[in-house]
Amino acid sequence: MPAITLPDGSIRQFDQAVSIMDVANDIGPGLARATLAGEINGELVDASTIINEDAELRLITARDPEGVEVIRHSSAHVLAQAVQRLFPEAQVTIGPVIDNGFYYDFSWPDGFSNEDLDRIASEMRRIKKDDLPITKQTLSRGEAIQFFQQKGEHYKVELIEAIPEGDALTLYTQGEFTDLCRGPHAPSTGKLGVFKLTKLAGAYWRGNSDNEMLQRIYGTAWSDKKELNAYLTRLEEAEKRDHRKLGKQLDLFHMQEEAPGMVFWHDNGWRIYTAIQDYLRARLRAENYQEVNTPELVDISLWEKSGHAEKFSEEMFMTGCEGRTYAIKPMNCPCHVQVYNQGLHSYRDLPMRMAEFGSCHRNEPSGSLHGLMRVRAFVQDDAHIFCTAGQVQSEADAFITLLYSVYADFGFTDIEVLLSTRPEKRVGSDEQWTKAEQDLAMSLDNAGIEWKENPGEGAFYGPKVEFSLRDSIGRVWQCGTLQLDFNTAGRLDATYVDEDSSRQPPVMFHRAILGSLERFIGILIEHYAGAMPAFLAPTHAVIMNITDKQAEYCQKVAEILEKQGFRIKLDLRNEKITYKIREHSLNKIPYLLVVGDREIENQQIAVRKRGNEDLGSMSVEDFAERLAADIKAYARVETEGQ
RNA sequence: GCCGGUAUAGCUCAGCUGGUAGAGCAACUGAUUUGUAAUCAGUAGGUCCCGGGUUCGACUCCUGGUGCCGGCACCA
Repeated sequence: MPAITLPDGSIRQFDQAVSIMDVANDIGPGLARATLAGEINGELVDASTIINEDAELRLITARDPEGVEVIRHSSAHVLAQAVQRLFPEAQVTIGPVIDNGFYYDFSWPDGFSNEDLDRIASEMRRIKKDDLPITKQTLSRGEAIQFFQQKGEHYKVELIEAIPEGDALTLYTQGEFTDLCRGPHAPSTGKLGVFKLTKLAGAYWRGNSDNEMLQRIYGTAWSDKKELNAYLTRLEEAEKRDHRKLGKQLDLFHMQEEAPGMVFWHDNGWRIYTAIQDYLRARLRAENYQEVNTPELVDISLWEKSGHAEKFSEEMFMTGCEGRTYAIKPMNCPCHVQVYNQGLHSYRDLPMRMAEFGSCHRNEPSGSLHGLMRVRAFVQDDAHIFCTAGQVQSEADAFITLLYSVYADFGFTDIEVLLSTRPEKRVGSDEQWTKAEQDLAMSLDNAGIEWKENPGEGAFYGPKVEFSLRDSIGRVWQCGTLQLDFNTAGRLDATYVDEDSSRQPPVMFHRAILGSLERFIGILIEHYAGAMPAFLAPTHAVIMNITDKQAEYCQKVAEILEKQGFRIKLDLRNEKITYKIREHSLNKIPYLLVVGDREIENQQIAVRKRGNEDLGSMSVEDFAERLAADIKAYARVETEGQ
């Protein structure tokens, strides 16, 4: 006699056990048709689930986010079914839901072509049209292994064998196709919503590059066509913000075949680059960092001593001269320790914060290169903090505060934070690790940051916090980092004299706010779609005349503004003002200054702000004041105002 | 590095089944002196990514590279 409470508070009484679908039918056939799954007492389950005691029930339709997930999950199964109809030899592996869609990995040595993709999509539509019921059955582990063995699905067998003994497993069947799956799924293949197969890719079995490469098919799925189209439009819009595209359009930088993964910065891009450095220098000085600069080529022996040669020799660029082997510096820490090691340090000198815009080269795998986001030559806004164990907490606190303040100035508030903890292979005692992990966690909590643990992914020398930002299409890139290291200092003979005059190795923080300038600028470009805030804009304003008559006055205005340090360009071409406005608007210049006879008469300039905003005419002094305020406001004003 | 795709003028792209390339924008020249998102006309511009092969003939087909793009793996 279950009494079922619905989200609106109403209660439905039944005199016998009922399925979720029965309840939906009881409310109305329209709702029953729309029902994809249900949530009983907070747990997402199939619509066929039987309720035999009092429960809270929420019916899930395509309007609910969970419903869309169910659609995506079932779409993955239909994809697998279609593939096996067309390629009976192909073996299924896994097919999870991801952001905006799903994928399925197949073992199919011949690989799929784009034409195959079209055929598969047609077959999927046929399966959807046939509206095959999706049914669930529960098997023991042994039965499930036997089942898939008979079908010759070796990957499924391997998956099940990895599941602990004794667990019951659920299988979902639609027509001739059965897949191992936790569910829930839609009641039938007709309730799939709309999908589109988007791309083909390779993916290693179980994510391990020693294993076979499988064929992955990606798809996107939505409740209806409108949602799908909206998604595709969003994607198109996002792709317009691609920093590689904008880098070319705005003449910021280029790359070429002779230097893969390395950037040729053009004047415009380098202005952004140096503006960031200027800004960051000021912030670091205020935080009592010293700035150093260290050699790009360092004898291999130092890297052997630090342990990097052993772990990363493949990724280090090497060169030699007069019989000696040098590594092109892949990182700055050993060099900073060399600076630290000059002279003797007292505990009174600590913490010592040593920063460098450190130029690094790493021979990253060719397939990992990606515009500015993953390069082989880059500059880290690196710093190492040498401190005592007692200073760890306060240094971590201070860094996190600084990082968030800097990110806010650049307009970033959506930051993903991971705390990577002790890996299997590590140095240092467990007590040290526990303390270090707790200190970092506490600093994150102190700052009120939402973070997730990333177990086992810390560096071998200590735990680390990773601060990541997203690019325009949602890919996550690590930028900032805070790493605790109780190994390297000792390994490279760094010490300080403690209160009791004993020599102690300092604790070392490795930390970067932006990560690499290159990557950070890539993210910035995409974040602003190239319309950089005034403090970063390569050009603050373009002054343009309407006819030749105003050329001289324009030059005078430019001179006045440039003397105040503003980045000004002149456009005195014999072109219509509309032509010039269009061109400089497309170049995303923050301010366009127009001078005609009227302005000369009043000794003013006509000011047009980026985004088609007419600020009217004003004196050059008033404009300079306004621009200066805009630059000082960093990004905060622009982002908060949006 | 692995799987798949791709490379044509400065840029964005077209070029069917093999017959040595075309548009728009940009550039240059001339006309136009113009009031807030494209003035008109003309001119010039190509190692069709690189190497090898098939063919009477290759941008096109085959093959070996390289870069780039999408994933995967990697990321001190």
